[in-house]
Amino acid sequence: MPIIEESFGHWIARLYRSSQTYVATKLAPYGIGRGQHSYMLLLYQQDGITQDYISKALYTDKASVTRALVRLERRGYIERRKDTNDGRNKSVYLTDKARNVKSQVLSVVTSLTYALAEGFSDQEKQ
Amino acid sequence: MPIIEESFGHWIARLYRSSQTYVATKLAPYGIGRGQHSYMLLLYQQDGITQDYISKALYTDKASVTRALVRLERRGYIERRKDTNDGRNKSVYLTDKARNVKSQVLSVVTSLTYALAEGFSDQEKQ
DNA sequence: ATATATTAGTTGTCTATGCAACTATTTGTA
DNA sequence: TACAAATAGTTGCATAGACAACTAATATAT
Repeated sequence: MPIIEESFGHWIARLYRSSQTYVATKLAPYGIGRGQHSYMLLLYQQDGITQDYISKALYTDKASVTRALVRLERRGYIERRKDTNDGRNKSVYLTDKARNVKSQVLSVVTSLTYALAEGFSDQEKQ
Repeated sequence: MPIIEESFGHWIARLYRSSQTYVATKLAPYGIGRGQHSYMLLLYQQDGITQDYISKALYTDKASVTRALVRLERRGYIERRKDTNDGRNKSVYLTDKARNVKSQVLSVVTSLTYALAEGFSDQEKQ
């Protein structure tokens, strides 16, 4: 009977949207959009990677990658430089400004993961 | 070390985006957008509910509800009628066109739920 | 009974993201 | 070597969704 409740896709969508709202609120003071924290995360882990690498690592369309990085660059969190050995590539580097907010960004992700994990245990029991 | 992989939010985002793509592809032939199938689902379950009810049931902003329903209405899948007893409400009714594609829409949701459930067992083991 | 508050819906503006078409660069082949 | 194919990135266009400000209608309180 309750078709919606049994739709896994619906739960995913709800979790996704509420996560986005959560991240947006927490990162707003830094001028980091909700869609950009994944890029920061990946770069904290591995600096100097190409956009194409990022696109594959995050399973995100390369057009979206370009746009997210342009925003981060405008906000001063990253720099993008065309590779000298292969002019097709642009490598992405964190700035000091990004390194200075590392612990704050990570704490948002950690708290979100924690909150989601809790919610999940509950649902899983249903 | 692999910060990204441990971010639950990142997994939710990936699942959400791939689900959206899946649903979009499957429902494209019917002219039903990926964001609209939840509304169909809810209405198959309960016809004649108000937009406000839908907004709360789907945990979705009422502005988004309006827009999704306008699209479904333009495609001929629903009708919206102002309530006679309370002029603030608009109740939403499925059309025959919607009832005719019920099994197809439900099968998309079922197959998605199935696919996601599979993926989840895998991940959960990590 | 009228003024105020609440509620339902709409519209404006913004971010995020996908696909397709395009450019620039490099690689591979005839 | 020159031309074709592949690769990386950008831009155009579309959908989806959030928040805030607004309108219209009903309910509440004075």
